[in-house]
Amino acid sequence: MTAKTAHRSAPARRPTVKTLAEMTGYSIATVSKALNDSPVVTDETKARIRAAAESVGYAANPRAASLRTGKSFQAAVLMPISVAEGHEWHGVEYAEILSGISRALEGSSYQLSVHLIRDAEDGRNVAERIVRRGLADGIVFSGIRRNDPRVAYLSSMDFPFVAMGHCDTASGHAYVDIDSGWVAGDATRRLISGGHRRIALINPDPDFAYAQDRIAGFRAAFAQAGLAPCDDLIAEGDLTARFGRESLHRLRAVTDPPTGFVCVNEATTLGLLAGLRDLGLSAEADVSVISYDDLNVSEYFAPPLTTYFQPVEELGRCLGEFLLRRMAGEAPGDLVRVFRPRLIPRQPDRLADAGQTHQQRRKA
Amino acid sequence: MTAKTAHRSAPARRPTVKTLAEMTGYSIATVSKALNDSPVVTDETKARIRAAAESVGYAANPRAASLRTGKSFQAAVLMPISVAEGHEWHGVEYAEILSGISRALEGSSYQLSVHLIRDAEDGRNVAERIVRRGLADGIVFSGIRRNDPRVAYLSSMDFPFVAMGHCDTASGHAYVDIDSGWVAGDATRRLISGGHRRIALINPDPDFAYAQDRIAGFRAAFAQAGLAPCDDLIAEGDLTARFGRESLHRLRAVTDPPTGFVCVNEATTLGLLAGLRDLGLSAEADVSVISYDDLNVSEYFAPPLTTYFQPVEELGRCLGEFLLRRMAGEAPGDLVRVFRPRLIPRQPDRLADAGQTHQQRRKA
DNA sequence: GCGGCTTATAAAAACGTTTTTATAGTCTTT
DNA sequence: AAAGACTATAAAAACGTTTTTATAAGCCGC
Repeated sequence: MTAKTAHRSAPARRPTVKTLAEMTGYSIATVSKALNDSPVVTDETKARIRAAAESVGYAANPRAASLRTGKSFQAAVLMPISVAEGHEWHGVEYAEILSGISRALEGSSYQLSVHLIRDAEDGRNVAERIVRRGLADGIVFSGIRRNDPRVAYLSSMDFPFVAMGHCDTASGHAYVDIDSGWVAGDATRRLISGGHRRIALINPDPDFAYAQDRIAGFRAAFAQAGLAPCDDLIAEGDLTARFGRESLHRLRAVTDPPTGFVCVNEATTLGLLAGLRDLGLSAEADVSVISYDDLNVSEYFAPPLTTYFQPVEELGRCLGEFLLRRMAGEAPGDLVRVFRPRLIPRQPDRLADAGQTHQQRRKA
Repeated sequence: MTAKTAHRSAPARRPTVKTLAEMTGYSIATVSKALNDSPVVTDETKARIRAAAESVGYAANPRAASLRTGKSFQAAVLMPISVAEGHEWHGVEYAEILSGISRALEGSSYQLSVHLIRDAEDGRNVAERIVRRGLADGIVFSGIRRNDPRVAYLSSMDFPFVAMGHCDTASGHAYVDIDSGWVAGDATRRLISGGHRRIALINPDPDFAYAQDRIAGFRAAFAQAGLAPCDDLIAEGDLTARFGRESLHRLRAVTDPPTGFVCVNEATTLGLLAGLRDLGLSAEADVSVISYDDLNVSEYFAPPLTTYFQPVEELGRCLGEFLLRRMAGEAPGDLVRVFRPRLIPRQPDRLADAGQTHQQRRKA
């Protein structure tokens, strides 16, 4: 007996259900049920077993549970690798999204794991692998395309997911979104009411679902004012500063160039401002720029710009919450939330006067 | 028999070693060994079993393997949650780091999982939980403190980890770093040789190990030029634009204010430029600013700034590679790499002339 | 031609859970 | 007072691997 037990300190192995069974005198079956709050075990027994678990710092081995139940206890996030290409700033703070999701998952038994994807199509393959191999119990992804293959696949498999952005081709999936149509529309309205008539929309790739929302909002603002929309002034590209600068150069070169600009994010805005400086133009005196901001950075631009601000970490948290609820079995149709960003008015702060000037200049 | 088998399509369960054993006629033990390239099994047998595995798209269940071996097949990244606080831009593109690590892990059997931490101390607790519960086989983290509790703990446990940044209190751990001392020193030298004598160092919290490196480089540049360092012009704080702006205001209010600035990252730089505009100063005519850049964004500042550029995704990839090698048993002392960022000269492009002006102004 | 050695594979145990099935004991019901 | 229902717990099986131990066959030396 004494020869069998180690004579030094024990290897301090992690406690298991067996440990708790021996401690309390119950069987491992009862221990497991008690810890999982099964109704078949007495409250008193539960209390005793839980006390033992507490005292010894027991934590269930998720992999063993996973093996038995088939659940993975992993929540997967598909992170676009494009964020890292060309080392060009894109102004998408993915870390904030991850942070938000992670916070929502805190306290649950789910671990956050990150899978890189190159684009939506690659994302579909990764999603398929996740589903096939049981790598996760639910998936979150962003950059929703108009006809998103990930949404289509996961919907068809009835696999829990939450998208950051709506996708109209699938019926009733869970998503969290920003009211991009309203943002673009409201910004355009502000510029129109400030006297601008030639307004450019700096937009993402038109294949993104929210790109269409922005165009719709942009057009609606003109229609509301009884004007024809400036469809020729819609620039489409990636979300980098380089694209913002190039767009400005191209747009200002057309006949009857725009005097107002509605930007899609702060990286493009920064590039656009640099482009204005290239041409010796000022975003105060010569043109008006309205941005969309999720990094709170437009305040530091020259000049500080009017922006629609949406802390993206809040979106992330909502994504995480929805994913938990979706994995718990809630219907996807109930898990929809659209955030409306907050307007932070800065430049153009005397938009009406500035607009007046533009209009007069155009007439002259 | 027919009554026993389902009459519709089978549930299409994932293939297991058992499936392969039945297919090939070997035992599951042999199958397992063949797949793991054990030397005890014939090459011919291996080939047969692998062909079967290939044909049926077999992929081992990592959780079952994990249960048996104790390995988790997870690589953990400790991501500072501070990136998301106050919604203030900090200019740390953590997604790029994650992307780099993830790329390095591609093809290995390791999954990337993300754990949020509040600070280094909290990181220690999370690391301890990871080690205790076997949540991962290796850990990557950044923001190394002078006396980092995570480094101390993991070193003492001999648990594989790679730090982004050196830590001198522990002996011989694996790390990837940026030569911050050289960056700060070289930037300071440039400003000194441009005629600047009062130079400010915009630095992170002094408790970060690299903050000390920067101060050392800063001082060395003065010593090298036979000058006394401007220790009174070292500003210390977080890496936000707000801190950059506030620092500028504070530093310009002292008697004999700085004419040169060495910034720690692009968020502080952006704030500093905003602060200069607040005071009606120009980073072209009145003062000189040199930045450190990992987002390639200084090009779009007003004016575009000279910067030391280091794509952080490369660091991430190196972190991932080192972690794999560390988990494979390599000695930590061999896994050290220090990147030296590339100088991108922009403003001040006629530094010598500008410096002259500053010096003359100071004399007058 | 047979004990011992090597070789190729098989059998079985183990990892830590959860879940199904079994087993006593107690309580109803008539 | 005995059959049946219910209750609380125990025993056992299962998840899919890996690893240890066992087994049978072939070969060697003499």
